[in-house]
Amino acid sequence: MLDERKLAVLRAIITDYVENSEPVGSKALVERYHLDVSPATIRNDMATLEEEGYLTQPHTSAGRIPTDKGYRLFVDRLATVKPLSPAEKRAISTFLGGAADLDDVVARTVRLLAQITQQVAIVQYPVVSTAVIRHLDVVRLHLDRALVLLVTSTGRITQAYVEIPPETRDDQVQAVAVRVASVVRNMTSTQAVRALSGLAPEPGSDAILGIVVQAVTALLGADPTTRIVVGGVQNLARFGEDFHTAMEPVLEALEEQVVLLRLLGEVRDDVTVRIGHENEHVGLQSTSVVASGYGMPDDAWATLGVVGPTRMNYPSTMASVRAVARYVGRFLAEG
Amino acid sequence: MLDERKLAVLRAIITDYVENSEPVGSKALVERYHLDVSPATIRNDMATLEEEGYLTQPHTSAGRIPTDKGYRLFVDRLATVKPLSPAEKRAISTFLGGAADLDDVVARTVRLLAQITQQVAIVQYPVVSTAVIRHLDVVRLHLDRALVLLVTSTGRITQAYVEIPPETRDDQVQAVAVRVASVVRNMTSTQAVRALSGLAPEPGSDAILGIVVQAVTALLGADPTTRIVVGGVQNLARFGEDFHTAMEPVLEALEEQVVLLRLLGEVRDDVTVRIGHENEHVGLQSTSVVASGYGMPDDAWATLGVVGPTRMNYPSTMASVRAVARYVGRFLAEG
DNA sequence: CTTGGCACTCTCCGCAGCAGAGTGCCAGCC
DNA sequence: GGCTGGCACTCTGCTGCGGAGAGTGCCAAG
Repeated sequence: MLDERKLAVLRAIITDYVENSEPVGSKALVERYHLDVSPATIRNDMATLEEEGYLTQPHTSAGRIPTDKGYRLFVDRLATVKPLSPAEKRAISTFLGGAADLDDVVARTVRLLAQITQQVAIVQYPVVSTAVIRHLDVVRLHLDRALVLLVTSTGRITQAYVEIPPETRDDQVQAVAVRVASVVRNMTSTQAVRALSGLAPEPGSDAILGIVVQAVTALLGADPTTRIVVGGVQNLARFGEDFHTAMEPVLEALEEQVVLLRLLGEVRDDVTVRIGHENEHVGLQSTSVVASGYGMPDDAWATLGVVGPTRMNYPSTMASVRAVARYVGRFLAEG
Repeated sequence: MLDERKLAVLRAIITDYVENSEPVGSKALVERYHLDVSPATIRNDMATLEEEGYLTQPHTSAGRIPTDKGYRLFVDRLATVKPLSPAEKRAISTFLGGAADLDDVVARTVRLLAQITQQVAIVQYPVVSTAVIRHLDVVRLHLDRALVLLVTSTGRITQAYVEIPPETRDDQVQAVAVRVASVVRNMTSTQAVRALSGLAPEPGSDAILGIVVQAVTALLGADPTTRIVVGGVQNLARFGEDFHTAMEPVLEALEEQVVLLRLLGEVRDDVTVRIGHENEHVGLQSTSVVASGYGMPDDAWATLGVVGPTRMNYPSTMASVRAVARYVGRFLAEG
């Protein structure tokens, strides 16, 4: 069905359409991409490609534009990876170079990704499954209110506020903190949850112990992947007139952490592309998502990516996303 | 110059324009706002108002639209405050009701504000100047890396990562933590900074003590107002066709914390309105900002507000911003 | 299977004409 | 002096039209 030339035609059409955002016709195609056949031949090929669902026409006797299916084929089989220029590589290193802590790394990564892809960047905080608990403390804020603090070996801090009986003495609170801390120290979260479940309540500090244990368990169990940072939203405004109508649902989707989480959820380690209607969320069905895992599996692991129009430069976007993912991963491994 | 009727005309024009986003002419005006004079009279008034700079015409022989100066006069002298409906008040209470901690309060406030004003909401984290330090800890993460943790009585956590000499013993780290903690506990940040400056380095733990003191001082000195949360960006897409062109710079401005900080910086306790070109930032000169302080002066204090088109419903927006500011303030005072 | 030719279709653009909305101005009126 | 009705004028927006241009589909021939 699809011989070499037809694929070449599809590739050329996509390349051209991405560049000029205009339907592309047979004549322009042979001129610009020295295909050594006549426009008529190309027309036949285009007709076939349209029959198969890879192309479509905005109206009769206009040029063709790719469908989501067309982009899919392009990404799967036709795209040649465009390596990053040395300048881009340098930019990435420089950008990440001075990062101070995890927050800073993530913040810089978002900016970087948005800037080099000129699209909307989303970066998930790394989940560190092998991280161990380094510190646990209970800070009394008021008579009846305390803060439970948990610090992992990666420097990630989680906290929970708990209510305590006002009559509790400070040293009781302290004792419980020390007790629980000694149990969970240097454990991974799974180990810690198990250890805590076996912690027998002591007479005297019953209530607080229970409260703290419960809070810590909740903290450990809470999905630590809930934080996702978005950046470069202004790039949405550049996506061309036609895109403006589809803009509101996209902005809406980008504000919903839940949507973003699901979006990044199924991404494996390599670069994943989801094109138009392949996205579950209806608001994002006029966009494509290019994402990649980063970090080290079973260690600091998370996902990052960009959201852009389906008419995007896939090779270059994919290259950028992959590169950033790798650099950030390496950076995390070192720090 | 501007007698009663002229002001009434201005008010009517603004009301109408806000509602219909179309230039409004003399005839429509007398019909819709039972002004008991003829269109010709209104025309004369409009001419005067235009001369004075309160109105302008998109082109000859179209209706008039208000200028920034017109809106300014409207806001200062003509707007009657629209009280919130009971339903809205209920919505506010309910929305804030279940908030767990400070992060949650801020997150909910942003959503709430964006939803009831249908505009872009920005909320600054409250600065608690009378908060005292409840807890300080140094957690060793790796051989050469530690985390300095600071918790205030409001439950706010700040942290800094520091490098420490690898040969440092754990008990040295601990000793320094205890030492510094005992110095700063229950002090406000200003007091603490002063106390720390007088802390004499001890032989033996010299290096770490210095490092920790420096980190803590930096934490205390760091402007804690640097966090601003933005929400409801999708509402930008609803602002009408004409706004689309001005959208990119607005989105850009909204991502710059620095810009937002400056924007909210000069806001006092009451509702402040900045219209169009009154905004310093060029990207925001096609928008108006309605902001208000919230919380209690000299206690938990910050600013919140919304960004929308200059053609916005000022009375209702101002009422909403004021109401949300008050409710959140009250909520913070209780919790 | 490819190609040149040809008829056909559809969009886009400029133009003209017309209706409608709105204005500015003027002369008259209270 | 301020208000009003009347009137001429201007500008936009819509509609219809015709032509140019781009592009297609199909067909018959190589």
